[in-house]
Amino acid sequence: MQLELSVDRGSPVPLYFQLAQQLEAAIEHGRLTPGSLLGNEIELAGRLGLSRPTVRQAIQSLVDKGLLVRRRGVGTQVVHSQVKRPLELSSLYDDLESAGQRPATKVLVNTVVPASAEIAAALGVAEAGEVHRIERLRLAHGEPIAYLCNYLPPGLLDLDTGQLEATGLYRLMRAAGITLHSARQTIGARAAGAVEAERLGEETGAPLLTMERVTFDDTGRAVEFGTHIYRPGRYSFEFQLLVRP
Amino acid sequence: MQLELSVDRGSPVPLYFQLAQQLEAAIEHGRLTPGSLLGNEIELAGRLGLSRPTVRQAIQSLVDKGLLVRRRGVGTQVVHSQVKRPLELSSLYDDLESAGQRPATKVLVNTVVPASAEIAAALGVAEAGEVHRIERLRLAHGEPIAYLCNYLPPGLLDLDTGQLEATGLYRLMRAAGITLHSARQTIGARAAGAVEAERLGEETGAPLLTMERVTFDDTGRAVEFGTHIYRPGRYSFEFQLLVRP
DNA sequence: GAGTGGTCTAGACCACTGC
DNA sequence: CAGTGGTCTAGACCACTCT
Repeated sequence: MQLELSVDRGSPVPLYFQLAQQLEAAIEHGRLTPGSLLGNEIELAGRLGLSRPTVRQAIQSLVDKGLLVRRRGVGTQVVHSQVKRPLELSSLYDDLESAGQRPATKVLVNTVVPASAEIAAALGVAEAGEVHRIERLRLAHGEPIAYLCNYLPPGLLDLDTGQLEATGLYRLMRAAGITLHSARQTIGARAAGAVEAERLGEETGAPLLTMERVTFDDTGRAVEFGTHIYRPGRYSFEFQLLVRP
Repeated sequence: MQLELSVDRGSPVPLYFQLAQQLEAAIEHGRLTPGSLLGNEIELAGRLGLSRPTVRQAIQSLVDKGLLVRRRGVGTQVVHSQVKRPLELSSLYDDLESAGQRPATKVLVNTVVPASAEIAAALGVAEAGEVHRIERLRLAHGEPIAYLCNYLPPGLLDLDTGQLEATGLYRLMRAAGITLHSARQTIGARAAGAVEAERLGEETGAPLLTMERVTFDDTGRAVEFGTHIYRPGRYSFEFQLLVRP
């Protein structure tokens, strides 16, 4: 296991993070093969001129990502399985883009409406208070993929139709300084009604994949409530889960 | 913020874990209210007779769970939102049971078959090599909920039909000493074929929710490949996601 | 028994936030 | 400016695994 590792103490990047990046890259590029032992922490610390807690912090971050497994009395091993990307709070737009699908968005509605009881409860605003409502058709290669209906609390974000057509909602939120923290999602299926079928280019009664989501920022505010429907032949939810240790 | 905290140095439970448990319980029971500041780490360490790194480890574990948020220069706050259970590698059986749904299982098939190309690839075994195949109908309150088809590599587990009818597959695996590590899942939808429709008590062409999954243990072995179909009126996937920091 | 990770200490300096 | 979390050190002892 002759792995070249080094840290730059002049860098503003934390030492443990530099080490974690190098180890991750080594795993990614096959220089650290699955099942191989990483070598003990003390020796690694000595070789790099770091303290053991710092090395441990680097290793722990990769254990949390599911790339390494520690066994007391044995050592730290590279996981065999093909962990690619653990589940993230994903943006459909980004998913499509990174899959090379050339996403496009058609904004159908961008307005302010009074909140229904359900929406008020989800967003934690007063019933009949104003909320933003946006409806979008998401396309890939010109074909409709999904119909997205979202509600946002007032005053959170400037919802410019041009921006909504150029990128995803989550990216706009992050750009506005909102720190996304968690989301509650429900994924189901149902038959298409006549209107949705027509919008998505499906037959009435065709199966649709549905997703309902409330997203919270790091202060606990609900920042978005959405009900989305997807054409199941064109999209499915795919993700990697890690067992919480 | 007069919170009673104490640690037992005689206990085999790690100190950071004791502290984390007490803080979590305090949040759970409302003694630490959402948005309240936790008090700085140095003071907390002094009050408990612990070192700061130990206190930080406790706090960090709750940050990882999504219960706390740290802000540099500000402090550590209890998150407002209703984080209940973050996404786990869930067992349908356990989900139904904890929802009070009285799950039952009817084992339809429990046999050994040669692996098809797809199954061999998913499980990492030789094509046409032997694999276990089990087909189960999962019921709640006597109503069919899902049809589960699973493949397991040979020699991993004794698949006793009686046990399969009494509990879930994951629970049997854990009981056999298998440490589940990660899973790759795909959730989609499609129309019911005639056979599946009849098994689940739906009409042909009715929408079905589908899930395909490969589960890995901590050595990286694939331990299970499954294709499941669910009645969308009776079941949906619901989970809380945390944004990876 | 030798070697591993798991836990813990008592300090230190820095970067960021808010007043 | 004071106060916070973020990072880092150089040790220590313990629990577990393997031979």
